[in-house]
Amino acid sequence: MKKENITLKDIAKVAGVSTATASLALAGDPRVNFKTKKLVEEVAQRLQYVPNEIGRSLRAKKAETVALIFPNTPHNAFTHPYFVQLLEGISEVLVQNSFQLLLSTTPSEADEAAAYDKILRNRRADGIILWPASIKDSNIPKIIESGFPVVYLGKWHHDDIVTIQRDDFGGAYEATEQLIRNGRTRIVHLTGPLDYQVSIDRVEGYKQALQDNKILFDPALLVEADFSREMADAAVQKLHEESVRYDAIFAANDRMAIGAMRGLRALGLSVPQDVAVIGCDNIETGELIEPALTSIHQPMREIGRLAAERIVAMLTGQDITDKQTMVSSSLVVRESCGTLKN
Amino acid sequence: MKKENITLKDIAKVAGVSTATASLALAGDPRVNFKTKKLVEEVAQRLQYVPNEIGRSLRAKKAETVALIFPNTPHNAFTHPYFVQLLEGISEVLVQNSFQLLLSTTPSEADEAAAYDKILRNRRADGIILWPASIKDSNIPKIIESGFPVVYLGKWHHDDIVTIQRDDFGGAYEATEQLIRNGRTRIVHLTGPLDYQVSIDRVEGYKQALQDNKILFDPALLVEADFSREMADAAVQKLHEESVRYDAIFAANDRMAIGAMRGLRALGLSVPQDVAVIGCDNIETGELIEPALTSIHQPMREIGRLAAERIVAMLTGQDITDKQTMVSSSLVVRESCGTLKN
DNA sequence: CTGCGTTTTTAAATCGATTTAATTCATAAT
DNA sequence: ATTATGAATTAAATCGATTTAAAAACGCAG
Repeated sequence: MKKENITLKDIAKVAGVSTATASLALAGDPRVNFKTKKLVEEVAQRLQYVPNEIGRSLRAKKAETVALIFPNTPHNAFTHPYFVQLLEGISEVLVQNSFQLLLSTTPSEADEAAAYDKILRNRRADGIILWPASIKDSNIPKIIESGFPVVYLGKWHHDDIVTIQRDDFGGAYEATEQLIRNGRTRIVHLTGPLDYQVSIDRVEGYKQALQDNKILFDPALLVEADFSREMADAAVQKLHEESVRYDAIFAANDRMAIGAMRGLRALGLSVPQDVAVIGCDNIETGELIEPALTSIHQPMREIGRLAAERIVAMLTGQDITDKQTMVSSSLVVRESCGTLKN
Repeated sequence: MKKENITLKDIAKVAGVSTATASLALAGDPRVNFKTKKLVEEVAQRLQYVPNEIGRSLRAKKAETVALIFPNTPHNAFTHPYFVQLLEGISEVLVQNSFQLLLSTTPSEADEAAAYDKILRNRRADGIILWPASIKDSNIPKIIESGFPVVYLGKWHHDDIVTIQRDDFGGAYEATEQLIRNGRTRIVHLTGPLDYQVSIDRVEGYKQALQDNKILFDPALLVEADFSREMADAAVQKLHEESVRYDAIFAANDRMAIGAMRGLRALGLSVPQDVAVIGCDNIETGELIEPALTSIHQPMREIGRLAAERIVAMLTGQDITDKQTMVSSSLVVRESCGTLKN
């Protein structure tokens, strides 16, 4: 039932020319006679010829494919609320440029290194879009510094690496300041794991905002969690048991913000009256819960688009003038942060 | 900076054998002498040889790759809440079996046909996992009946096609019956676009449940929407303007259920007292809103896993005994449907 | 030392396209 | 009629691996 595929050879034979001519004709090379070109095109059309990309790739030494590497760690899964948006942005641009998208994860942390190495060398992809993992993960620097075309979606310490970064520092600063502006002074920062750059940057932004507003940083208010709702809930419980006093929470993602809000409710505290809350990511759920969650919006789709544009540019030999791109986030103010409506 | 890749030729030269021997040695062919084998392996190890998959694919006529085709229609985007879970299930199994995952979307509806055709013929993927689109979409039957290895994630009318299906009929039946059991008799079914099989099946399930409970089907209670929150909200508004009386809503997805709940609230109606609501998909948000949403849980991760297992089996020449697989959904009862706590 | 059967090794073909360098062909100039 | 010139075509190499069929090397008996 499965019909054999039509190859260039078939086209050449039917058109009565050599494969060389057929190839050149289809490529629109000016050397081939107009009539011959038309003939070959007609035959190709009629036989529904589709070039075998594998053959083409082998010869051209490129696969017209970009791999999205998303390190598979407990904190970094596809379930990340905005992973899908990133994917959409990337996909959109790649499709426009006739690149394919290979999705790469690793079976387990153990063979992570080998798996990445393979991607880099087996030539299935010409370039890589790389999502950050823990700063302790030694595979990340290995990939970035391999010389393979990479767009890194985070901060990197060499400015010859092409990166797309969010302004995590600025976002955290803005969120913290918003809480301060609303009269809060004892602001808990519920951070993600501190071996993630994003967490570190947000802590910095938080601290800077405190300092600029002459509020002393209290280490008791810096609580490390794991991005999960459950742990945020538990953290609020723990703060209560330790009788820590606070009037606001800035959580490093919306899941934790939501978890914290549930914890607060369980303690009989109301949001935003007793405790104001701000999250990060601006996931859809935040808009639908009560009170609606104030959050830092991350333009993930835009980041995906930019990353794809950059890698395509690199692979098509264009010059990248500004290798580092910073996209700014914005605060979406809703009820949970206690801002008065004007 | 970018070092040239090590090829089999390099290994052969360093080991002082022919490429044939090198290849055979690495493949563990018993014809090659044990000492030679060890030598070649040592050299490959030392030079960090990784076979070029493109070359291998060309010769083997297979790419060790599966494409996930997700038709890009307004109702069918990556943003589909459980797309990510599907992806996780697929990815997990493919990685285990050393298959790569190619993500395919189409630039626009216009060149959809050409794009699919290309995937089928350019040999970048050996098999396809296909997500349903509108029943009017002529590309779907084209792909399914091409003879190319396909696992279709829906119902198909020939039983020689490998499918993984959800029990949409059963799910709708169960949801409707739950509402009836809770004393509701005028149940609105907020359906998705009726050119989708899933919508048709759910309408059937809904009708059957009504009939089995001796409730007459009222066409005025069947409202077609587009899966969006906004349109569900508007639909509730419209029902009100038309003075349609009802005491329950069964929505074809959670987004619409949530939109409907917002619409009801705007009209001053309370859920579940005035109107009981059940959705489909069991998205995370449903658990977090108030009242918490009763919903039909879809085991998307499981579906992804099964689909990947099937396609891998097909591509590795295994026999598929049961070509059609039905996974059952389950009702997750929360507050919105008005079930009394026991 | 020859001949025969085994083990090992390797030359060469293959997969499907692209591209270079060489060749053929037609036309115009001498 | 011959040659130079340019246009059009094609043979052959190439990309990197696998695999078949043939050759080489080896061991051992006669």
